[in-house]
Amino acid sequence: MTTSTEENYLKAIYHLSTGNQNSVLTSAIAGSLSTSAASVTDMIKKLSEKNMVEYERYHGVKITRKGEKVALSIIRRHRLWEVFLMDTLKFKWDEVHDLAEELEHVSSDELTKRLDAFLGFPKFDPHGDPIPDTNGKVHSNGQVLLSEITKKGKYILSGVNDHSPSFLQYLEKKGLIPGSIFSIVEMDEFDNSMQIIFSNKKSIFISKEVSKNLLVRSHE
Amino acid sequence: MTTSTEENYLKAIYHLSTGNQNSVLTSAIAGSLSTSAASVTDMIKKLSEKNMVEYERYHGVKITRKGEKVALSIIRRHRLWEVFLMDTLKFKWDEVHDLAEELEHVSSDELTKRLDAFLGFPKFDPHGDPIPDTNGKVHSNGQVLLSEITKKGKYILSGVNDHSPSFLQYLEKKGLIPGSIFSIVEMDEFDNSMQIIFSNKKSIFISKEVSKNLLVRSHE
DNA sequence: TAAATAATTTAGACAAGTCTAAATTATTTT
DNA sequence: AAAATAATTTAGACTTGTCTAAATTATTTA
Repeated sequence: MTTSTEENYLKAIYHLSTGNQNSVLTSAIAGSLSTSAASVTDMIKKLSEKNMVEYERYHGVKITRKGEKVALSIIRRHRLWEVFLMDTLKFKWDEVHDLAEELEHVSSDELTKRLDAFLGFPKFDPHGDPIPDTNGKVHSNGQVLLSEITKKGKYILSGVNDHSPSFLQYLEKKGLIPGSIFSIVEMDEFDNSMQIIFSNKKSIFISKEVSKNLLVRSHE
Repeated sequence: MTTSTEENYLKAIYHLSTGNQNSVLTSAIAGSLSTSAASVTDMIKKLSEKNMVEYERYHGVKITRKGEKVALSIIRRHRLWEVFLMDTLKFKWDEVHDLAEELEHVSSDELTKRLDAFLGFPKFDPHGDPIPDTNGKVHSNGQVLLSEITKKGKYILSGVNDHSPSFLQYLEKKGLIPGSIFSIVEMDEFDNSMQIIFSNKKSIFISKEVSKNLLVRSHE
């Protein structure tokens, strides 16, 4: 059906698609997958043959509904495995991403279904990201990138966009984990950094680098 | 380190090695993996380069201690996943083999270790086959092929060598599951079939085809 | 033990996925 | 709007694992 490699390309394209309506550029995919632009062009042609993406030479790709369904089913598996690894096998939140990256390609819908039931039909993974349902619906529940926020106020950390161990360890050190509640104290126009304060009065600075990888919801 | 394909070859060679001291022939590996003899020759050369097998042209291979360790670690993972799929996710015993065949190649010793702990350090998989320990030791506990038995008496079914759904479904229909206790009533020299009887007086015939895939231990 | 048969290996090719270097097309700058 | 720069694609090659057909080596049979 689809190979692991194709699945990884579709996941990358899907992730690069969310948020902006534009086509996803070859170079963006290459960057995201740490591969060469030439390889991306080759794979894009293949995915286009299979109607997983719409490809216009020199102008990148748009994912089709068919491709999106595949991507979402892989993301669903990925996030369910992450819950399993943390809740059941007691891994730490910065250890689960790479393992889930392998487990997600085990190709059995029945396995996914039973895993989901065993875990009690979780709606979010350990990083706060929503788990797409069987039909490929994502309940994003008003998540926004912290970097896009213009209004001071109270927010809850609901997810992250960078799952690398180093980023997650950095967040944990700063006291930022999914569910953390904080208020924005100040936003600096110059470098887009911001200062936030937790309910325990502890206050920290957050750079644009960091805030563009944090998903938040308004709180109260 | 080792690719999935290499791992599958090593597993096959290991399984074909147990029981007989001889070299494993190219054609036997090809048969076991449903591939061509030419492909086997190619892979054998590669495994020989890596000191996983000792290869003598035209005379098959012997697995080395190094190759055996890899095979046993894969078999360990395979059987632990089978326990997980049956005990935790409630799959039936004829459904777990193919899934475990995929899961076994997820390459993390830490994952295997935690899965083992979560399952309560099981010593046997759902088919009755022993789970090799971390050091690659197998506690075979006196298992013998039913087809090799020459003495009438009472036996307990402790494992199977064929994990195909069709074979397992056949066994279940006949009342043969791991732990089943039976006595050999008669052994026919002509076609190597045998008649066995369960404690509930039910009696069945077993052909050589079947008995050579059943592992038993003497009971009392 | 020589001929026939069976098993194994070699040769050459193919598919998937990758790469670098060169050619082509887009975009930006002046 | 032409020149310079940046992005993308093409061309050609490499790796892993596979195949078929032909050549070679072992084994069996007469």
